[in-house]
Amino acid sequence: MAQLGQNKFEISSDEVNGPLNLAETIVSAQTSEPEWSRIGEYFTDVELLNDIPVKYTVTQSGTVDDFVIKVNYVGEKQISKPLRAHLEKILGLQDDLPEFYRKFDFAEEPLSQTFPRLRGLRLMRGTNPFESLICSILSQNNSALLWNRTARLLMRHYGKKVRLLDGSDFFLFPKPETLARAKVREMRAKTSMGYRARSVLETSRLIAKGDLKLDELYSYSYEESMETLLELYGVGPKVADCFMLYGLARLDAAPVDVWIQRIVTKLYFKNKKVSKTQSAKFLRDRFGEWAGYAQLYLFDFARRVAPATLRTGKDS
DNA sequence: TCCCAGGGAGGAT
DNA sequence: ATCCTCCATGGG
Repeated sequence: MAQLGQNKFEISSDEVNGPLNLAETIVSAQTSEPEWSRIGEYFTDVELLNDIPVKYTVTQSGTVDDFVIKVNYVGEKQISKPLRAHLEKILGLQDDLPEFYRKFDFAEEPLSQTFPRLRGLRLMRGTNPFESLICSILSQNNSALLWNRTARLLMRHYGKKVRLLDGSDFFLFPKPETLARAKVREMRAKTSMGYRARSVLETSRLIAKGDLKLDELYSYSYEESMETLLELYGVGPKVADCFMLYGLARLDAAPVDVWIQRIVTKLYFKNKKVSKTQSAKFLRDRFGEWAGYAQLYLFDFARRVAPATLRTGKDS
């Protein structure tokens, strides 16, 4: 079923810094932006490249160590270069995973037990800081299923509708200025985001007014960035760390949610009670520039591999 | 029905 | 500083 403007290219394992598990990377429900749509082993998303909305589908064949990423996209041929660069960036294909494994793959390091099952899992980055921040806010006290749905509804009701080259429509994530004009009651009704509407609106208004420039946070230290983000209504330590990690690609940020709290308590503190603040500091101190990756592996392991032994009340 | 979801604000200890 | 309660909404 050849379509107008359908093109393709490949990324092979010798262009990637170490192993890749594409499906695990995309499906791991990382907070940042709505999850890509999935059909079998094919993952689809839309991204603005050179101001043109491009719909692309990626799939991995081969093994986690010897593979080819096949990329199909609907767009002009010349877009393949920026699209390749885009994928390389958001999938973290140049992150030095072999170095990560070398540093922490020894018996006394509990993190190492996550490596066999999660080998090739990479840390996805967001593409739009504002979108990442809003999605991080939506994720608070919420399930991945629900905040993803809410984000999609935000796009549908407040985002600009664009026509893709294959004739289908897509709604971009709304701009701060658009959300800044919305009303709490109306936004709640349309998106089911509940009490988080106030946080979304206040943050959007601050950014729309120019009182908060997300791009400037790139040049801040971790502490400065954290301090600035905590001033936002609805943004606490976990949301701030999520945004810094996924939205700003600060790999030294390690958000501590209930799952990280459970598994860190179990693996590193012999189930002794520690606060989330202590856990966050522990992860940053122990893993340094790899704290974000350590968090990712612990989270995915806790939630997807061994959830039953970590649920509240269970002890093993 | 109740409990939980990648928490945080506001208030009381 | 740490602990408590409440906060909308929908899934299991």
